[in-house]
Parts: sequence; structure tokens; C-alpha cells
Amino acid sequence: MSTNDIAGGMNTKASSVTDMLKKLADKNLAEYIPYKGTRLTQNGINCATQIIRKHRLWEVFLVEKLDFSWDEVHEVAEQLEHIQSRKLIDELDKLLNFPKYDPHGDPIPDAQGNYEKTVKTAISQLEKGQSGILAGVHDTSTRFLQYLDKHQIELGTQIQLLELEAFDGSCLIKTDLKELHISKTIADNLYLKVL
Amino acid sequence: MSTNDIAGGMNTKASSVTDMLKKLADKNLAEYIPYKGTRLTQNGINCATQIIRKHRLWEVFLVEKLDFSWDEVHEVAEQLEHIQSRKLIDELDKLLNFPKYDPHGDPIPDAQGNYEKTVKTAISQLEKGQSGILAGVHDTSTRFLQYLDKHQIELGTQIQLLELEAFDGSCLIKTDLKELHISKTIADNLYLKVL
DNA sequence: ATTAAAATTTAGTCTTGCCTAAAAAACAGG
DNA sequence: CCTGTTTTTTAGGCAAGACTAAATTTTAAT
Repeated sequence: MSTNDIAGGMNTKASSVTDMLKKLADKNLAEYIPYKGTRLTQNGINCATQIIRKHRLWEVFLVEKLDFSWDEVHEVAEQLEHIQSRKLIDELDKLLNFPKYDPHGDPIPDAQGNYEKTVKTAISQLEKGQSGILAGVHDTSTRFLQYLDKHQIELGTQIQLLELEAFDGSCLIKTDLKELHISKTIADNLYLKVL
Repeated sequence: MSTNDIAGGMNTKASSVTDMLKKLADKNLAEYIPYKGTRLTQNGINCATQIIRKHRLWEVFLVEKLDFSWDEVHEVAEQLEHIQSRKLIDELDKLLNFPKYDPHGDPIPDAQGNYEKTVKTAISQLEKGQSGILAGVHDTSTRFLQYLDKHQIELGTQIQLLELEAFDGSCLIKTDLKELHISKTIADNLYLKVL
């Protein structure tokens, strides 16, 4: 990973990222070579995986138990993911019946950090005529998720690619319910398990 | 409240408390007169009440839904109480069926900040022969709560004061199950709703 | 009323996390 | 292979919270 990419993705400045990378390297969470970029150590990956586990479990909790909709969960889960208690998270997992996927279709690591790595393909990568099951979304912003709700597209919806417009990457897709024309941006964000 | 009392109760130094009191005063959460002490404003009371609401609701959640025992909940609830989301807490309240008391018998404020103010009396304050229902504990340390568990004393247990030893304040009490001799420290920490 | 002790505040320091601006390194096109 | 541009790091600063030590105010005891 490059310093600038991290800064961009985190809404912070490159110099802050450099500072933090040094601290992560000190804690053995990342390898860092000045000017050459950084990468998580195995230790760092494990650590991150556990935070992802917590984030996604909390998202399931919010949707299943507290009637949140899938576009409302992210920011609250971002707070909850930092609560420190092994017992808390394992019991939460049990309460939710050990879910495998979060409300956006992303896999939830188990207590050992293992998770299913299903191959998912963006609609924009499909060949004309192929179809699949919506298994994940890339963008989880409220606006995008509400767009999907409006068009009755949700995880598990079967989608077929009818036409792919070479010029702008937009395409025509078909669900059980209707046909819909979507932009390349949307098509890049919808991940299918191809049938 | 005096600065030193706050510092003592919070495991911090008096000078840190002074700093923070100024900040609270700036935010209109406390009145603060140098050298004279401090007191929460109505605003501050409301704010604190909502944090107490969150803390106690999370405690109920941990015990009822996640199989925590009452001596394990405090430190996790101390983290959870700072999660910011009105919807989260109101939905949690609903999930738990709007409980009135936390696992230690303390009342839970409702969304408007109202809570039951039952009169509770420490065993050490009772007259010989009086009895009541255990309605709260003062100390919530693990050691104390486990002591109670060991002697099968829990919220709702009916307790009668048989003897009060004037010399050391210790006393003999009787529950449904047995008689027990307890120190003044214990007697100060058990609060009854007197019958 | 005076003064010693206790309580409280102030002054100055440290760490963490972030920022801006300047410097240094890497890279890319001629 | 050199030089201008981009990327990244360094240097220095700021705010929040906490601390120690010194100063100040309050309190209580003679």
C-alpha cells in the first residue's frame, strides 16, 4: 500500500499516515520501508481480521435484533467494533447464531479468523447474457444502498446482464421483477456469485 | 462536589480534575467556582442521566442476552455506554422490553430521563427484627458480587435482620435458605426495600 | 487573629494524533 | 541520464488529557 492511497481512503493527510505507519511498525503490525510503501504483517492481518469480525457481527446484530436497515449500520458498527471484550464478541456471535455474512454480503471471520472467500464478480466484468446472485456490494454509502432498495435489489436477488454498452460501460440488467438500466458506477459496485 | 473527591473517585489527580472542570463549565455542563467546588448544571444532569441510561441498559443486555453474570458486566458496559446513537439505545431498550432495573437493582432512566426513586435502606440502618427485599447493592466489584452469589443472595431475596452487634456493626441475617453472619462492610452495601 | 496544614489551582511538561509547509526521494518523459 | 513532477517524509506546531511540582487559597487549631 502506498502512503497516499491510505491517506485518501482515510480522510487524513499523508504526513499523518507516515507517523502512524511508524507506530504500527514498532508494534509489529506492519512492515514499513520509507518511500517504498507498507504492508501488514501476519500479526497485523490477524488483528485487522478480528476488528472486521467485530464490525460485521455488530452489523448483523443491528439489522437482525434492532431493526436497523442495511444502510444505517455502518457508522454505528464503526464505533462498536472498537469495544474490547473477547467474551462479548463470542457471545454476540452465539446470539446471532454464528452468521457467515454481514448485511452487505461480506463474509464474517470466525473466532480463529477464518472466513469464506467466495469468488464474486462485478456486473461490469460479466459477459453479456451471464447471470448470478447478488452476493455483495462494494460501496456501502447510504445513498447507494437506498438506491438499491428503491429498485428492489437486495442480497440474493438474481440478476442477468442483458446488454453492456461499450461506450460508457453502462448496462441493462434484469431481475425477477423488472429490467433496469444502470451506470458503470453502479455496475462496478454490484458483486455477483456467477451461476 | 470537591475537586479532591472527584479525583479520588476517578483514579486521577486533582489538577487534572481542575482542568476538566473548566472545560465542563465552558460547555455548560457544570457550575464551577475556583476553590469552592462544583456541581452539575441541569444540562449536565440530563447528559449524565442519558449515559447512566445507556450503561444500565447495556448491563441488562449483557446479562439477559449474552449470558454474562452480574459481576462481569460493569467494565464492558463502561465501554459501551459511550457509543453515540440515539436509535441504537432506544432500539436496545425495546429489545430488552423496557426494563426498569439493571442487574444490580439500580433504576434505568427512560428516554426522557425519568426513573423510579425507590427508598432503599442499607441493612446496617435497619432496626433489629425488620425485614425487606434486596433491591440494590452499593459496591459492584466482582469480589463482592461473587461473595453474594456464594451465599445465594440475589436481588429479590428476602432478608431479615436478626441481630445487630453494636460493637463492630456486624450482624446476623436470615434469608429463606439460611442464617448468615455478615460484617458491617457487607451490611452497608446491601440495600433493602423495607417491608 | 494567626499560622500551619490541607485543599486547590497554576505553571510547565509529556504523549498522542493530527496538521501545514518545506525538504528529500522516486519517477517519468524527453 | 537528466530534470521537472509527484510522492513521501521531515520538521515544527497545535489541542487534548494527563501528570509533577510550585504557588495560592481555604480551613482549622491554638
